[in-house]
Formats: sequence, structure tokens, C-alpha cells
Amino acid sequence: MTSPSAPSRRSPARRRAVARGLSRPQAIAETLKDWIVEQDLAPGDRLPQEAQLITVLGASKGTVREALRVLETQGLIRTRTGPGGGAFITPVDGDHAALLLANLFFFERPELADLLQMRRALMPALAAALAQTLEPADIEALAGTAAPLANSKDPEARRAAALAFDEALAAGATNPLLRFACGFLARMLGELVDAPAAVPDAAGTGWPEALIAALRARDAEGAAAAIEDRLDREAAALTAAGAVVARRFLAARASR
Amino acid sequence: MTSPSAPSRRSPARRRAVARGLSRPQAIAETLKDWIVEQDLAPGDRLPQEAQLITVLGASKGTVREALRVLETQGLIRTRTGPGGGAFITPVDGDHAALLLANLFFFERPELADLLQMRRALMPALAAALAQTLEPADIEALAGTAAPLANSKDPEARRAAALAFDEALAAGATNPLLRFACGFLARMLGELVDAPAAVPDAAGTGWPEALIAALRARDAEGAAAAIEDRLDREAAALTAAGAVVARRFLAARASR
DNA sequence: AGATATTTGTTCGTATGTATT
DNA sequence: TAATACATACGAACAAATATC
Repeated sequence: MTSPSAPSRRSPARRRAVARGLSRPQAIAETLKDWIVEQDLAPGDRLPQEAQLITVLGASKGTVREALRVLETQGLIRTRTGPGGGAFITPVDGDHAALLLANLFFFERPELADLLQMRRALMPALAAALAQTLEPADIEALAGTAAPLANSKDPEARRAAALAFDEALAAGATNPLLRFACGFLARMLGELVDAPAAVPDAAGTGWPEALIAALRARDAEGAAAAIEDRLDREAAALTAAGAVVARRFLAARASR
Repeated sequence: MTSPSAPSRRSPARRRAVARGLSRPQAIAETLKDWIVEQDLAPGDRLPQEAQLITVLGASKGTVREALRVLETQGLIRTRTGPGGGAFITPVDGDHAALLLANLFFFERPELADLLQMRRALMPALAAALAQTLEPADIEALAGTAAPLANSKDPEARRAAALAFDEALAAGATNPLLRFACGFLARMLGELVDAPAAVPDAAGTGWPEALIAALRARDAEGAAAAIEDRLDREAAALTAAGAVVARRFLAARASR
């Protein structure tokens, strides 16, 4: 009852992987990934059942389970128990990918200045792109999330609001690379940067209003300028306050 | 013989993780990550042995092994057999992180224009940064990798040379975020973009020489300008040739 | 070089949990 | 409620790798 082209015991991917010194479960995971591409599997599609994988891959239950756990960790599958259950392809989501990428920067820890430099390079491009692609309804929704930025009295609440606003901005990008990169930077800055003293924020300068206005006017340059003004003020304030990047992992968020 | 503060059966991280619907091995992996932070473990340090983890975590061997495989997949540990063996902390390397991140873009597949937009936003900043930080010896090494760009007759060789050069440029950045992002973009463009026809490259315009000259002169603006000229020409050529982003995973590279 | 001890890696039988019918 | 189909967890035995003497 094996499917006509099941993942093979001797796939090229697996031989490559083993030759590179990967462990067997990792190698089996590579085989399954190749198989996903070959079969053109899409989110929602199911992998063969554990029992079938055991026979087809020529590995024991434990090893196959470890291989599936590898794919789960990569964010590629989720498993369900019960009849009709099994391992299902799921699209990797940005939150999950951000977690994995943050592991890299746990060891190659960036300075605050590095985060700010990166943000300075990307966010003006994001703002300009948004000015050209955002629908009026999206702009008004953004304006909604921008409100607490100026209104909240509590500094902690304002910090959370700024993070939420930056993430909302990033989420609006049609370019998936820009969307992920800006969202990731916002999370790093919001969750991993600690300041010993209170950091005066730049919302009082009216940049959120200027940005929204530029977006409404589809004014790419104006939007970029509004963001640049804000970034420069905020960078100066963070640096002056002696903010630093903490040594921790990004926190996992609730899924599904 | 358990260490004075071993990973606990009821760590806060594990309760949080289980509450979020994570599987037990994933939850145990979260516990271990928290423990790495608490103990301030650095690359080379060893996790408790399998047998100890089994008793301390209150899980079976298979479950503990799956948890370790999760950490291995995240690039955080490597295991060795034999006396004195076990799971050792390893710094996550860029290649590994790139592979994991590429999984995200397997599903949220960027257009060629998205890749080019991102590169246009980042590489001028990279060039400017390099002009300020690169040592003379590094510049000369770069000049060496730039040579095949203009000299190779074979288009395929030139393509490989361009990829290698861009990765070398990225590797020179002191900002780890910039280093990773530019390296990742280079790999996406080099490995995942297929062109139906030959793509004339821009090396003939002398931009590599102009860039190297600007770097030698510590001329940030000149370096950025040289890169911008090249990017714009290359983008036009790729677009004209009808290049597209393929549906595949990034290929793993040889490690250690 | 070879024997031995240590530690991870793999397998399998069994039992349990969970969702569907 | 009961039966079924599936993943999940456990434990014991054995295999393979590697350091040490």
C-alpha cells in the first residue's frame, strides 16, 4: 500500500547528507524534504504514516520519530494524533523563523549600534514601499495602532505600543523579505534591548502623524523622511541612555 | 552526582511551553535552552549526559533524545559518542541559520524583484561600512576574489565568481546582522534564481575595480556608488532575461 | 596494537493517549 | 458507548563509536 513514489531508502539527498557527517535522523529529514519538493506537497498535505515511513525508509520507529521532530523544529510539519492523523505540511511562519534566526545572534551578538544601523538601512525602504502599495483601509488600521504611541502615559506601555506599531508596519509589506527582516528587527529591539534608565521616545515629535499623512498621500519620499527623522531621534536617545543588547533567546509566541 | 543546578522537571519554561501546546520534546528543549542561559554556557561546554537528563527531566530515553535532536536542528548543540562524549554547545553558524531561514521563503516565496529590492537597500550600506572598517590586507584579499569576475570566459564560472565575491563582501562586515543578511541574499540570488537565457553580467563596466579603489581610499560614498551602479545594471539584466525564483530549498553546505 | 570502559545511537515490544466514527 | 486508527511515551536490550590504558 506504499504510494507509487515514496521517499526512498537510498535517495541522493540522504547519501549526500550522510557523507557530510550528518546524523541519521538529520539525513532522513533531508530525504523527506527532497520528497516534499518532488511531490510538490503544499501546506495541508500529509506525509506517509509513521508505520509506512518505517518500512520505506528502513529505519526504526525511534529514528523516524527523531527525523519528524527535526522537520517539526524547522517549522515544516505538524503532527496530529488520532484517526486520519499524521504529519502534515505547514507553511513556516515568521514567528517561528525569527526564533530560529535569533539563535544565531545569541552567539554572534550584535551591538545596539548594529541593530540601529540595520534598521536605518531597511525601514525607510519599508516606508517607501508601503506608501506605494498600502490600501486606504490598511492605512486607517495602521493609524489605529499608532494612537497609543502618543497617548499612553506609562513608558512601558509606550514601549510595547512602539513594538506593536513597527511590527504592524512590517506586516504590511508585500515583499516577504522586507516583511520578515523589519519584523525581526522590531522584535530584537523590542524584546532584547535593555535600558538602564528611562528612554525618552520620539512620539512627541509627531512623526507617527507625519508618516500616516505621507502614506495617505502615497508620498514615498515623505514616508521615508518621517521614518528617518524618528529613527535618528530614537537612536540618539537609546544610545544616550546606555541601552544594551541582552544575552537571551527570543521568546516563543503563541501559535495557531 | 547531579550537578547542583540541573535542568528541572518543572521549569517555568517547560510549563509555559506545554501550556502553549508544544510537544513534550519541544518543551524539554525549551527548558534546556533556559538552562543554557542561566548557567551562562558557552560553546564547548557540555550538557548533562543522556542518563542524567533522563532522571532529572523525568522523561524516557527516546523523549530526551528527541529533545536533543531539536536543539541539534536549531544548531545549538552537537553530540559525540564515547567516553567524555555527550551534547556540546556549538555556536550557530551562518550557513545553518541560512538554511533554516530559507525554509520560510520556500512557502512565502519572494519574487525576483523582492530579492533585488532588498539587496538594493542593503548592499550600499554594506559597501559604505566596509570602506570604513576594512583593513588593507582584507581589501587585497577581496581584490583577489574579484579577479575571476572579469577574467572568466565561461558564464557559469562568472556566475559562481559573482556569488563568491558577494559572500566575501558580506563576510567582511563587522555588523553580524548586515553580514548575515547580505550573505543570505547572495545565496538566495546565486542558488535559487534561474534564468531561461544567458544573463549578460555587469563586470565589464569595471565596477569591481571602482569598488576596490573606493575601499582603498576609505571612500564610503564612492564604494556605495560603485555597488549601486552594479546592482542597477544587474537588476535590469536579470529582469530582461526573465529570471525567476525557483521552488526549492537552499542546499546544505559542508560543515566543520 | 589491543582490550576495556564509557557514552551515544538504534531497535523493538508494549502500553497509553487522543481523536474519529 | 465502543471500536478503530493513529501518534506518543516508556524501558530494556543491543550496536557502534571513541577515548584511555
